[in-house]
Amino acid sequence: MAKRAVSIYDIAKLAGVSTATVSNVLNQKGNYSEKTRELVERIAREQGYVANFAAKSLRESSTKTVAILTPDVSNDFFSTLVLAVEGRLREAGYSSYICNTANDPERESSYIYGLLSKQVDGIVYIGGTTQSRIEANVDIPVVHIDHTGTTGVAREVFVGNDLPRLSYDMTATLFERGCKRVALASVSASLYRTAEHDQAAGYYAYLEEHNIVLDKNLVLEGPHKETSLIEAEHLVSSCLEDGYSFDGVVALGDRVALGVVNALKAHGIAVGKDVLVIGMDDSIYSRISTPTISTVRRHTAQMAEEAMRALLEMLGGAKPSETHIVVDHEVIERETTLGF
Amino acid sequence: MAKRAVSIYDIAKLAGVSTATVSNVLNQKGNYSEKTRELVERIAREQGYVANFAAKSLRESSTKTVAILTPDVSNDFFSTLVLAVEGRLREAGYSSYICNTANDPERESSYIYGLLSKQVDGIVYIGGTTQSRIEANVDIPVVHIDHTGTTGVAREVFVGNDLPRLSYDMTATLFERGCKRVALASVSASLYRTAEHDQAAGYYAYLEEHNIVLDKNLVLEGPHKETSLIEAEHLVSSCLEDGYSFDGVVALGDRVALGVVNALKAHGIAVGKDVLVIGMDDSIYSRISTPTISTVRRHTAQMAEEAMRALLEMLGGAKPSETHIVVDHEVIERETTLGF
DNA sequence: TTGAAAGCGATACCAC
DNA sequence: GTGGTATCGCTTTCAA
Repeated sequence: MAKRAVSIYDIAKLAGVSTATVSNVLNQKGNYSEKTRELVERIAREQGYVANFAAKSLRESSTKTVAILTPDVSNDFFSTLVLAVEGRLREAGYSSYICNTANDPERESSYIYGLLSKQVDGIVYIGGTTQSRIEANVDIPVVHIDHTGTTGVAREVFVGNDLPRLSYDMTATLFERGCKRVALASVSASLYRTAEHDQAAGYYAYLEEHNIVLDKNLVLEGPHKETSLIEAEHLVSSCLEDGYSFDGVVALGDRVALGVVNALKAHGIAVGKDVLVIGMDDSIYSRISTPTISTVRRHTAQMAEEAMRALLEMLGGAKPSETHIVVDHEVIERETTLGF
Repeated sequence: MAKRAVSIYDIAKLAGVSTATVSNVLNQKGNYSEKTRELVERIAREQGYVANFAAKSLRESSTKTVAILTPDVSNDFFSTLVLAVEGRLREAGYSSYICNTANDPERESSYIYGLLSKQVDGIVYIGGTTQSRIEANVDIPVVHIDHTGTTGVAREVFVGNDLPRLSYDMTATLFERGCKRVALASVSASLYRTAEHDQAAGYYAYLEEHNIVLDKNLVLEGPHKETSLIEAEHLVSSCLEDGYSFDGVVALGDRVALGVVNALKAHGIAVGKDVLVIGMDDSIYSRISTPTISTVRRHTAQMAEEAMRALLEMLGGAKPSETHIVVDHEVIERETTLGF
């Protein structure tokens, strides 16, 4: 800032009182007369006084600021969580730094370093995965929402769905609707490498449990070069063109599902009739598609709620009451699983 | 933070040097021997030392932080800009606070107050509109990207498209493709009240210029209760059900356009053949729709680029060389304007 | 090449 | 009710 902002000293001088009194008035700490209050408040307003947060933080060694690290705010699922978390924090009097890591470890650790330096009071990871540990000698609470990887701090809480169970339920939905050969499309999961392994686990578990032989040609994994939507389209197209047949697709993400649906339509396949498709996240993509895509609702509002409860608990100095919080999921059937 | 972090004093003591020297070494300011450098760096690393940003900012009265205010990061168009701006700032050594205002003036001014208090070095508005002025006695540079409203600070720069020209071009595209009766759907513009007036202006201008009588029944404006997509669907449906006919729709936003397309399809109308539709923003919505939606590309990357050039200029203490930067737009024709 | 010390702005303790 | 002042952690000037 070029022009030097007015400080508490300026206000004190103009009001003819001490800085202690100004501070007391402005923070409503009591110990001042009504007359003093009015005077100080008026002058502060007139001068456009804004407390210097750096000084305050330095003095109180607390910034009332939390960092939110997420791979990509432009992803609907993540941004919904980010918004919910940010809103909840604001209610509790905290500001948020929102940081886009793009799942790039280097970028992430540069953020972490900067954030610690900025004395954030807490860290929230949303989505993606992380290897980086917090080495610095600080005791900062960390909450993970739909995020894998530990930071190694003393107090951390994990909030998310039971991912193996979730993909198990997706797979079960298709088989119960009569599918015989179900493919797995796991592109988007990989793009952000969100618990890739966990997300696919339920698919394998279901097959094994029901003695269905795994056909590896039906496991569609991308090179993660394109966005998940485009990549899913390519993968499904080449799978079809290679002559492999399937009558159901478990898509790990709605964007992936949308790509799958588009590719199937392009090949003249009636989605929801010839081939059933189920996505996950219950994002806007599943709702705007034609046909509408069956999906799994992951209760992001509840995730955010639980996560912030835990975080605020820890910010208050407490130890978390639970360290692993599992949030329910719910299969939402729409047009792509109407059945044969 | 519960545990007190290690300070520069701790490092100085352990290294047997003064804080001045530690500071010089860690900031590579010169004036130290190679041996001292190694010693100090080793100890700092061992102790997990992280400089206290609050102290640093207080001392330097600069936070190397910029605030980005946007109505809603979950909007594709805005989030693309946010990401671009944030990336560019990071390259220049700045961190960003991302703030979601939801276009709520109260929320916005509470943010502004907090941000000034946090001594942000600059402010970037992305999208939406604002009445709130920055009253505090500070001289902080402000950049507006696709945002209307001035803050009243001394140094501010506006970056965006020529919106009247843009909607003029949208309207022209439809008429030139043979449309006779073109409707205007302006829901989303209003949801975020983005330069609503400017955005619609070109539509009116085109009609007037070509002596086409305005039919107010074809101006679809929503009550802004629902998301733009849903609302657009409702509006188009009731317009059709009321018996008004049109053969083209200028939709101020791709989400709006998608709602329009969905409603038309639901009424058995062949989009791109019976009725032409054009959206704007060139967002993912226009690309994933069937049929794909013609739209206007607004060159967000260039907006971000120009805006950051201007901001960094001002952060460097200079006066902006230009205060109103207009970025080109480009009509992208897809399936919804194939023609009759 | 190094160090002592002032000062950034706000808070809070303690004396009055 | 009010005010003087030490303090938070860091940078920077000036002297050694």
